[in-house]
Amino acid sequence: MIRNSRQRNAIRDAIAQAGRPLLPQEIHQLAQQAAPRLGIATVYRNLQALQDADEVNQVMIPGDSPRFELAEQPHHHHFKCTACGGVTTLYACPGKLAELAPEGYQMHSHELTLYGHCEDCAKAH
Amino acid sequence: MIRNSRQRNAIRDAIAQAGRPLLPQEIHQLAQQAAPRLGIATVYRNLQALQDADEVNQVMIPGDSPRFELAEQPHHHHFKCTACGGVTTLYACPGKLAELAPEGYQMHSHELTLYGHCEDCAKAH
DNA sequence: CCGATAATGATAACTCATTATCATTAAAAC
DNA sequence: GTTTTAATGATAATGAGTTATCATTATCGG
Repeated sequence: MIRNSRQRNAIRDAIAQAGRPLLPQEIHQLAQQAAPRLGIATVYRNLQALQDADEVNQVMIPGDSPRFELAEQPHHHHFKCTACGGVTTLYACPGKLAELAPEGYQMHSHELTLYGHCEDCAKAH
Repeated sequence: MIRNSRQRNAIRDAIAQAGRPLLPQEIHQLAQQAAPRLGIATVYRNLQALQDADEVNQVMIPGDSPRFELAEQPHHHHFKCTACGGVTTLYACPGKLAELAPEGYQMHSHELTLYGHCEDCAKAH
């Protein structure tokens, strides 16, 4: 039987309020405001549970370990700042990507990541 | 002083002939045909050296460890088969991606990965 | 051919993210 | 409040990829 816990709620809220995909350690830090003694193992356990419940999705950025964002979002991509490392959600897509696949190949999905400087890091040039 | 070695040539040739990015262990296997006692440490050492010499580039596919391909190639992207795990080079790009970045952001580069079934795996459906 | 030393091969060591362990804590049904 | 047991926190263990170590081998200028 599944029970509620302050920790799981704190983890879910941290992901929901971020509006961008978070690393487990980012979730750990953010959720500690609502659940002070939160351990990193509990973060991983609940990320697994929230994925199984289709509440959160894994996001892979090339070269990075998995991040997590709310499920049930429209199709989108991500921008990774090469200065601060932060990831931003982009509600945009170039479209028509299946045409890029070679003859005989079947494209089912795609991942696009833009790299550069986020607004804050661009100002600080 | 830098010397030539059968092993380094075998590693460089394996990457050049593949025409697609290879994992270190794939390079290890392929290059063993020309350098039978090749050790995996030598593969890593030479990949580092070849990168420093701008002869090969690292390619990151989301969720995977680094692959290596020849440098000095035209702009391109990759297709990853979700059945066999193989990666194919795609000499195509949707273009106009800087427009997708939010106001104030500066895009410098991008990564696109298509997922689906390669020709062989599509046939075997 | 010789000598200096770059490069190699085998394997131990390391890194870092993630998972397992287990005693303790705390939901929630009664 | 009591009881059951799911969930937690602290930390050890794991695993995959990569790097370091060091004795041995092989390149190449002389």
